[in-house]
Amino acid sequence: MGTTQLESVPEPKYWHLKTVLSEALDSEFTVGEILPNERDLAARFGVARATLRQALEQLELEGRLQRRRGVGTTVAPPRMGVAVGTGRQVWPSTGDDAWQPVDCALAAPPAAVATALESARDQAVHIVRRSRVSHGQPVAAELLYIPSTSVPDLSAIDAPSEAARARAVLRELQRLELQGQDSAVELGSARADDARELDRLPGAPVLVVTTRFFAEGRTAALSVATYRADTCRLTFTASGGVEIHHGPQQQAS
Amino acid sequence: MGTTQLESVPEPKYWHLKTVLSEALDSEFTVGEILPNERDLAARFGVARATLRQALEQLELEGRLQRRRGVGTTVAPPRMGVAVGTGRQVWPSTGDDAWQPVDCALAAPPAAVATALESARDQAVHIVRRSRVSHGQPVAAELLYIPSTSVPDLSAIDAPSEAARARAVLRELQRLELQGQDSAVELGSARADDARELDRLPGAPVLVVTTRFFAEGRTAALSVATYRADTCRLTFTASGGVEIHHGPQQQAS
DNA sequence: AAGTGGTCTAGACCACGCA
DNA sequence: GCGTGGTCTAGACCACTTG
Repeated sequence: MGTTQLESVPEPKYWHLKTVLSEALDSEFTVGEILPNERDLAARFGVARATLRQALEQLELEGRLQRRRGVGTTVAPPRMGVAVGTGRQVWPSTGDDAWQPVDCALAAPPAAVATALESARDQAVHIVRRSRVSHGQPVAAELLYIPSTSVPDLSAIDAPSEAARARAVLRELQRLELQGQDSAVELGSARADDARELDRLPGAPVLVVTTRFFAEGRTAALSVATYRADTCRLTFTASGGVEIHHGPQQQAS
Repeated sequence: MGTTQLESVPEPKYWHLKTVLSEALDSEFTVGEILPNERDLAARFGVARATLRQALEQLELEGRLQRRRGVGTTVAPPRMGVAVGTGRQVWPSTGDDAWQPVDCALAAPPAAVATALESARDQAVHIVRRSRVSHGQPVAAELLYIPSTSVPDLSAIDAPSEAARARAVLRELQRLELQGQDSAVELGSARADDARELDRLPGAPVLVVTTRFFAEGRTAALSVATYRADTCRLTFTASGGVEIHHGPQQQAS
């Protein structure tokens, strides 16, 4: 008469809670609607607030919820598709105006960047900061590292503003013939400055896209772009410009 | 003489802790080395275990640490680069043997998949499960959805095993002329079955790569691949086969 | 001022890997 | 059986937004 273990693997509470909430979001809530506060929700489900929060964190990670301190928890819209790779390779910010130059500095790059650029560690590079807005909200912050050798004709530029200097550097860069590019995507957490620009808290999950631009037989520029992981789906369109249509969610049961 | 607020924005403890630990990892630890257990670490830094864990979670998210229940916390090797997009588009598993077929079923697809395939909801599709191994450890689990119309000649196949049937379906698929493909990357959390295959706990952060394959003027196949976000950096090589060199090291040993 | 989510604590017990 | 990380609790206080 041992204790018959019908549930050999008891599901964690927060996991079950996440499932229940997820189904409730699909059926009983609409995008933008605010949920009851965490203390009420925890009481309603009979768990500690920390446990409830563990479930909410997961749902926020999956882009289902959006939480803002002092405001509340709201149902997030489906992730927006953001194009980060095109079939025809282009220099940064050639055609589309999705990226907005913020400022521009001339400084020594981090060690990792210097390695990728195959340049000396103490060789100063142009660092252009840009921010990307989509559907009215910030989705990415970028640091563009451009060795001085890639844009030699910058001695006689007028600089009415930081942004203007950034645009001048980009204009010069586009005179080179782009031979190729490649990108890498990895998970990261937002640094303090990126977080501020993305309207998130430091440490928020982000997708880091590192892109190398090749010209004249070497790496002519390096872009490190930080995308909000909760609101963005990065699209790499190889052929047409078609969009992937998503149901309520991607991962199915 | 009011309380002079020199630190107008007090940094959260776990954030500071993460920074300290991160620097310690760089200078005082080697890859594979095991850290002191959480209770000792928490005591050493004078914080509660929950706070210490918050810092460790972030470091694990960034791929700096690896934690395993019953074992301990170890210093993780640099993320491995995993190629997920090539310049020349290829059918799944054409050249490389990185993907291993696991099994194959014929069933109705989830609603989201049916939408992407532009097929009827109740139209059964082949569902091929594959797993990808790199450097000796599992990095991705995939579900490949293939409408029956894409592989018509499957009535007379012999099926000595599940994996063999999967290979037969893939072989048939490759007879079609691939016209294009596009991919999307987004953050997700591992479902229970994926987690098992990836040797992670359910809910672990993953990078979900959704790829559509076009042939004969329609979507001929849809792949949903789930990559370990902690160990993988997804590379999209547009031109040459060059690898991005990152920080101190490129790949694990 | 009130209400929200974010941080933090000091415990407890559980599931797992290993010797 | 022991030590590990994983889960969970019931509180407390803080930072932020809004009326």
